[in-house]
Amino acid sequence: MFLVSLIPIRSGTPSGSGPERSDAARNRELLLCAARQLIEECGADGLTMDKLAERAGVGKGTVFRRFGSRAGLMMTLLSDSEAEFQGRFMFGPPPLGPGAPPLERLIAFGAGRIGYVLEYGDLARAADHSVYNRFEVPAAVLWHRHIEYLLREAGLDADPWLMAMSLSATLDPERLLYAVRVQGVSPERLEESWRQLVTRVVRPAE
Amino acid sequence: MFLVSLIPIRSGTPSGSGPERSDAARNRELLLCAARQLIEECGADGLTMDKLAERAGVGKGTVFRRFGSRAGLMMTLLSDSEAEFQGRFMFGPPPLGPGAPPLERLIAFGAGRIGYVLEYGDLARAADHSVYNRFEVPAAVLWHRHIEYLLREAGLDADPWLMAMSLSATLDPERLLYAVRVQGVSPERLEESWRQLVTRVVRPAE
DNA sequence: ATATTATCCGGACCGTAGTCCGTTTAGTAT
DNA sequence: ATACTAAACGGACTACGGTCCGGATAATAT
Repeated sequence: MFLVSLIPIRSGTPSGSGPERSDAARNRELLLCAARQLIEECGADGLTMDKLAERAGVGKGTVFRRFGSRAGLMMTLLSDSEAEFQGRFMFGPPPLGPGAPPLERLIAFGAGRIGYVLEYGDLARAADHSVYNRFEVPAAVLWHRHIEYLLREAGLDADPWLMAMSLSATLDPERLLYAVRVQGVSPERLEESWRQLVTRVVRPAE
Repeated sequence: MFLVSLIPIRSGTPSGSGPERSDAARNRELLLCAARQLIEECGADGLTMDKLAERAGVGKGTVFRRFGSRAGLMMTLLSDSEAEFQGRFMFGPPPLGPGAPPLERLIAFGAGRIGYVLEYGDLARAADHSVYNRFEVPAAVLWHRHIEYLLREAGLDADPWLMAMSLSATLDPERLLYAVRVQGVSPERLEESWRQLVTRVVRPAE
């Protein structure tokens, strides 16, 4: 029904008109490899498009033709783990996947997302940053729809779209990383607060 | 108790060591005036620091000495309306100000903030953007503390700091503007969803 | 008035994301 | 093998935020 696509993230491969040329494919691999190297050395924030082009031994134009933008590159780097997470919450075992009651799935979704952000946080933040509309990135749309769907299943008697927006906001990488890294909040405390939040949200008003 | 400062926003005036020099004061006025002009003409996003310096007839260095950064300039431009809003929710008449029950104050706070963001949204977004930590801006800290305080007053039996973070997230300018401008959500619908959210949050778990 | 000094000024300079376009090359048809 | 073409390449270029430092200037002391 709302199953859009499991891997909605541009992988750097142009979608239209046949397979890509061999030099293009080779350069894409070179770039992804160089990007992972640089991130290991300098962190995601320290990766610049110039350094990446130089390290990969290609021109700067090639980098942008492959990935469109810095955010596009970051999303490509995240696509594997993102697809894996999407697979787990859509088709995997309960309580994250189908089979468990909606509230439990919501709680598990938050916990899963918190874990994901804490693992790939810098990358996720770099991907969000400076993309014109972070909320229309396919992956973000999918999470939103998933939360909205679970809210409806749980019988929410309020505005599901906006309530899903509020819940998504809570799981924003930038905010979660601030809480953990700057404020020293533990992941367990985050998960518990998320549990409290969604439990209250789905309970009917009076 | 948690009353930090009513006007915690850098006004472009250096805080330390006596009054500013007359040429500095004159240039600050020139710059603020030019900034408002440019925003009227090009919108907040269209304002660049180079154009601003040229329009005001000063060097670029002067712009950055006054305001520190683009975000600092935007905050300075917002400081009057921000101080006015702070005054209303801290000392003004109920239900926004003290005197009303905490839940009603929370509801009014959200409505007030939604109105504020819809009025000064682009400016607020530009101020948030590219400041290293948006969450440590004095105004943001004050809102957070206010929400946290009201949650405690309302007898919240969950993590007040994190719950205040979740509620703040819902009121993020970027998200609210996306909902209204791109998704066509009405301000009334936003307010109603906020009301539903905070009402559920403050109600005790079982 | 003159000298002194702390502050401020200006604009050249840097790093970065993203664009543009003349040149090269991989695939294909003959 | 050769010619052709669409795609890809590369790196100079632009726009922007932000820094730096030698020179100018406002306030103050004498």
